[in-house]
Amino acid sequence: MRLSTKGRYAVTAMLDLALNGVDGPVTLADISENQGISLSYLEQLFASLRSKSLVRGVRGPGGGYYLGRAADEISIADIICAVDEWVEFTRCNPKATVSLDSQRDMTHSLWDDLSQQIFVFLTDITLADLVERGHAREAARRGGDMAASLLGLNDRAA
Amino acid sequence: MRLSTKGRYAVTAMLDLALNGVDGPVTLADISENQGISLSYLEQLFASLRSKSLVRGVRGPGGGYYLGRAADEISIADIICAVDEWVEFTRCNPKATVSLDSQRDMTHSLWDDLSQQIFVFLTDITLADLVERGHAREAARRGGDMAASLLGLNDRAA
DNA sequence: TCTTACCCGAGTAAATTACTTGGGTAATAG
DNA sequence: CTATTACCCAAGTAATTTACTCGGGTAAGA
Repeated sequence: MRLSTKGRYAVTAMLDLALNGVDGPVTLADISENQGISLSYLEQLFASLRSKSLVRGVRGPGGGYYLGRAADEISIADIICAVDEWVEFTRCNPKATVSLDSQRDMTHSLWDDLSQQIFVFLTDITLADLVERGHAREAARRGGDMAASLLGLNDRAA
Repeated sequence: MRLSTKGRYAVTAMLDLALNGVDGPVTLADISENQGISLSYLEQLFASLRSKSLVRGVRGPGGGYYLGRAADEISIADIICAVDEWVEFTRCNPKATVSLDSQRDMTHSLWDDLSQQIFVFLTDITLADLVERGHAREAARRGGDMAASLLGLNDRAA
């Protein structure tokens, strides 16, 4: 599992589509200006997203991008995987014979376990979850109920 | 939140200390050979870890590194933060007046929420957890009970 | 006092990130 | 029909980060 600014750009851009895609497609130019990233770089990111059919492009004037499927059918892991490709971890020392000091390269398998846990965690969170949570936070701010906002942070763990 | 190979190196190295630190300190030379990373690069990583007192160095022959505190007192987030510094996200477009199209840069705050969730998740997982889980998996393999191994993947979420 | 293995900093190749340039092509508006 | 829009695409490049090399130290044990 890998998580960089590239993944962050992708997730925030997808959030943009989820939020603003209800009334017509969202142009990359808009996102570019909004997020402060270059248009061409966005195009490259969206090429990856499109190849995984996470977004759908509409050409011509009035065109732009839609989400490829419903916001509750797109997980954060989907997005991260599309742009920040998954680096597998099998860089074991070949000279370390498996039977002898296998306690040494056990660290690799423990990392893989952790990596899997993070992946499962991010698979469970969808774009719709984040949007909904944000709305809840907004509502809480308007309603003055700050507790809901704080609890909302990790209510998924429950 | 950021998660790169640098963080992976740090976590696996720390796991090495947790596993092999029971009988004397672990030398960087050992870890270097084990993980296939250069000694000097490890020294740099450990400089970061030491500054956060996550590890404790012992000089001279027979020296090496111990964990800075008990394995169940060191979270994965601690380690990641020490080496992969936390990039804050406040890259908002200054021209976007807060009141007008605040729905646009709302994506930033939604990302911050997600980032926080990941952070909390990684704060909850300690080195001891991973080691214990690994032991459980080992025991399961020896005992032939594969179900425990599979369930062990995300039993934390329960 | 010699070796060990931690400590430290500057310099550098390699990889990745983010961007630029310079083209296209489908679709709509006039 | 044709001009504009905005997606599509590929090659090249500056900037940043990663991972390493080199060349020194310093505390502690044999």
